[in-house]
Amino acid sequence: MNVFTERVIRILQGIPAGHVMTYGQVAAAAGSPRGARQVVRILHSMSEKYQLPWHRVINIKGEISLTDGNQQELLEMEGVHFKNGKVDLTVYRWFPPDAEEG
DNA sequence: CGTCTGACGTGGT
DNA sequence: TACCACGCCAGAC
Repeated sequence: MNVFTERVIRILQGIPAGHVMTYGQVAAAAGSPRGARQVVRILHSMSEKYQLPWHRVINIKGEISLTDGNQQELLEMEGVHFKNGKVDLTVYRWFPPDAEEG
């Protein structure tokens, strides 16, 4: 397990219901500003194992790339409202504290 | 080792 | 604002 991976997991677990983060934002917060793709990989691999809130991670445009699941539905029932298929990141984006302890 | 891929992000038009 | 091309990085074959 890499430090980056552990940090990503911690950060994801720190996203409260009703908020979202972007892939790049999570990566940057974990120490790899260009690691958005790695965050994707982690979600693919670890989301079930570590029970990560994968549905609270979206792209920087506020859109959901998945059409395969009910990500939008999950967010909406947490209180994240969609406008024209997009989330207003200026409202719902979550900024993790500097240190996610755990 | 080389090539292709992907739940992304940024800059130019 | 919408669309295209490129860069990025690790994993799979």
